[in-house]
Amino acid sequence: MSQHRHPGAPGRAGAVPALPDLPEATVARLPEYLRALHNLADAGHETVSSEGLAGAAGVNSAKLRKDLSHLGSYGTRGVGYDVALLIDQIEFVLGLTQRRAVALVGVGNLGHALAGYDGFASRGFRIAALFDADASRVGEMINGLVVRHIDELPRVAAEEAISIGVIATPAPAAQAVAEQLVAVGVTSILNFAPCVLSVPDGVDVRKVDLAIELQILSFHEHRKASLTALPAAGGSALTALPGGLATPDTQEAIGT
Amino acid sequence: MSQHRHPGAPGRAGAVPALPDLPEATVARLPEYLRALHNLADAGHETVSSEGLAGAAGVNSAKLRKDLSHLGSYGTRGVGYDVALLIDQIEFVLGLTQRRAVALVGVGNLGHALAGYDGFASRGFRIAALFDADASRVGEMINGLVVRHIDELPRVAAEEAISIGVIATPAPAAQAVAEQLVAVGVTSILNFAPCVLSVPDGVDVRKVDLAIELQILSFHEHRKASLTALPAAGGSALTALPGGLATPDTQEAIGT
DNA sequence: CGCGATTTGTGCACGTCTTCACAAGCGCCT
DNA sequence: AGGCGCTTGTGAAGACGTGCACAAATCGCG
Repeated sequence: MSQHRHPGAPGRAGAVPALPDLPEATVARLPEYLRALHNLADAGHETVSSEGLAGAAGVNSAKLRKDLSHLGSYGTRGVGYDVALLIDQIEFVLGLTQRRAVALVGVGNLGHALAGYDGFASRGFRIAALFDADASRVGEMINGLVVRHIDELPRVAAEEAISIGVIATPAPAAQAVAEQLVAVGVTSILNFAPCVLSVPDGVDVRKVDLAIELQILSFHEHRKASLTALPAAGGSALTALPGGLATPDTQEAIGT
Repeated sequence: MSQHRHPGAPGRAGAVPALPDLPEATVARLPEYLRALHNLADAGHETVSSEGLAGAAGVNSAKLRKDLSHLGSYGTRGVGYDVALLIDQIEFVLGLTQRRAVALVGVGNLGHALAGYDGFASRGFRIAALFDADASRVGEMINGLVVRHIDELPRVAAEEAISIGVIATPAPAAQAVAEQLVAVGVTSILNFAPCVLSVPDGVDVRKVDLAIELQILSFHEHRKASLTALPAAGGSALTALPGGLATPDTQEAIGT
């Protein structure tokens, strides 16, 4: 099914062409493909096979082909995918054709680092404003931006079209900040505070918790240790664990 | 199935009792339960129902019960779970009964923030050493730790039992660092560099890419915008999107 | 001592994601 | 023009994860 997507194929038409609703798992992998494609483009490649791109993105080729097929992408059989075209398609689907404005709330340890992280700028985002509730931090300049008090959020949001809010406050403050963001119309939030946010329907929240990532790794360490401690069968070489047990595919199991 | 786990129920015996191999999705949620449980304990609760804990952790209660049943946990029907006992069990399964030593490589913008993040210490980890390849950064003190040159990794690893390596270098350096970590026996790596690491079997890698998180949110923004732009049916209130479309369960869909 | 209210643990059905395997399509070489 | 090798796109099967709904178990109260 689904032969013809994106009516006039190459130059995407001005109006929004009703996004095919992609499986969430696919959406989570598209950014990785995009990054790999940029690398390939920089290295001078004009086309790439599903095998090649899959290798660069750390997935298997069947998965990659199915993912790309979902967005109606046109590869050429016998040849592969056109790198530049595919970059355009993925950037379009991800909504990266416009440079989205990000508001960052909480300029502590982590917030500072995020404000200075140039990976955002290079991958389609612009940090439009910094906020904090701590009066002693207000006025500070970070990376060319001045830290504003959180109460100024409504005024600033009226000027800049804030697309995404990033919360990097301590946990106790996060829920209130989320509500303030929602109140000014933000419908996508990236939460670094270790707590659950409750938001109205229609608002997307993604959470990144650094300690949780370590704890998941800790589990696997613990399991590996217990396996070698009670050796079920022969082998002692710790690189040659039973097989199915060792790292099924942790690498991309994260995004999902 | 699975009545009796952990032979002598409460005080876990000295030896390792052969971890039940949990579904990966469950493992990813346990840390969240743990955090919620600590909050409950601090608030003075001695027991909690699956409904209550599920609410605090942002999942539904059936999922929570199934997750806990996997680790053979004993709740009491009609009452709920003993908070303190459950904390012990989860911490044991996650391997948090020992305070794991973490080596952090790359003391740039992000690395600095990570080194100063006290969430690690409070949740079972100890940053044991900081490394960087840049000679101008070596010797700097961060949070009571001195930054060492990456070449000292083998010597330091011999002293401290490094359990987990964290890579916060620029992408081009990450693969080499990963290999150095593996060479000194590290089998769990948390990678913040935007690139795919290739490591031997038996080594677990988890990746956190901040730009990818934003790009996933961007997709949802883009989709929401395209939906309201071509209004299929009646409603205009942007909080009342069709329902199935709005945020199925992004909140916990992350860990997986 | 028995009963009802409550809450866990789980069998089952459903949906989603992954993987295999192969037909269809494309370019190139003869 | 024809055939051959390569690569995509996809049907189908299997693995995995989720959520419902209910039986089994426990507590407290009369």
